[in-house]
Amino acid sequence: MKLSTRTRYGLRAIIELAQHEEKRPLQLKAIAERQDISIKYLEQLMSVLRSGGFVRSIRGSKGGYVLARPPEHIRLDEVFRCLEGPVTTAECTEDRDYCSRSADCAARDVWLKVEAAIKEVLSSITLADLVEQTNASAANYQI
Amino acid sequence: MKLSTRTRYGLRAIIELAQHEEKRPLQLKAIAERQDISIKYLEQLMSVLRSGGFVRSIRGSKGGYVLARPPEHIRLDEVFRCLEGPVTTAECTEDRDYCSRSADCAARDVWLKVEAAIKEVLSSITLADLVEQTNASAANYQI
DNA sequence: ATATGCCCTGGTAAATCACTGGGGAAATTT
DNA sequence: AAATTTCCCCAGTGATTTACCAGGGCATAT
Repeated sequence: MKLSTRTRYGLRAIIELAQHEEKRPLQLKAIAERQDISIKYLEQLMSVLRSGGFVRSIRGSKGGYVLARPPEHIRLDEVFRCLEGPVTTAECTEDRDYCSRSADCAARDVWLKVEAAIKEVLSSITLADLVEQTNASAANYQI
Repeated sequence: MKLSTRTRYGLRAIIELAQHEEKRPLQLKAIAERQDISIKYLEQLMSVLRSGGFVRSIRGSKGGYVLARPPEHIRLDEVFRCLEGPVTTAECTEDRDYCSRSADCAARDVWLKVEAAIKEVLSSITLADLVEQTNASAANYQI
């Protein structure tokens, strides 16, 4: 049940952007190098994040990407949905009419609980939380 | 991020078996009909569950399948692992050395939390719970 | 004007998925 | 003992998805 690289790389890329506090745009090349992702592939992922309204792109020389919103206002469930699609484990959980047994299907109840748990985790975390967390652990190493 | 039909059908099949209280074995054909799964495909899934030690098969006329253990002792995380494999969202969560950045990767922390949440849900449910639950909701309809 | 860096479309090899088919072996029934 | 039932095992396959790569276009800074 692995997630797609699209989601995994995409999250790493947007985190990288969030960690890059300065106002200067961060370029594909820089993200690609730091995260070991091919520029060409990363280009696609950033395009998805841009359509999703999470990042803004600046073209031309000295261009690059910046977050479209402050990191405190970007929740991971939104980013996840943008990259991977809705949190769904089975067809029937979103579409009740997909299966005639859905009304009293014990399996469906299980999947609904699993999905709720995933959403709970993702919606409780913002990009700002992640930045803070890495700063904190970096500070620990200083001691 | 949908689960495989293998997991979804497999869970439905073993639940069907758990609900079939009587000691008589339940046949592939019966499960397939009730759950709308092709016999041939279901055969494979049951074979997986058998290797996993969750069900026992009885060959020959009047044969079929029965749970190998009492339903109270079959937790869903075990069944899930048997059908879908370990709860893993990324390579790096299980294998710390998969990526050199894993030590301070914020994304990895996120995936670890997601996995923990999924495991939490699945390990807290047994087949007996699901049977009890369906019986309870069936009883409600009687009122 | 030129270099830089994002934008967009399209293609593709490999892997995975969700089955289907065929023949065999063990029980049971007759 | 023969026939029937039901599970067992192996092999193949069409469709879909994934994870990219290539190439040319467009906007911006200098």
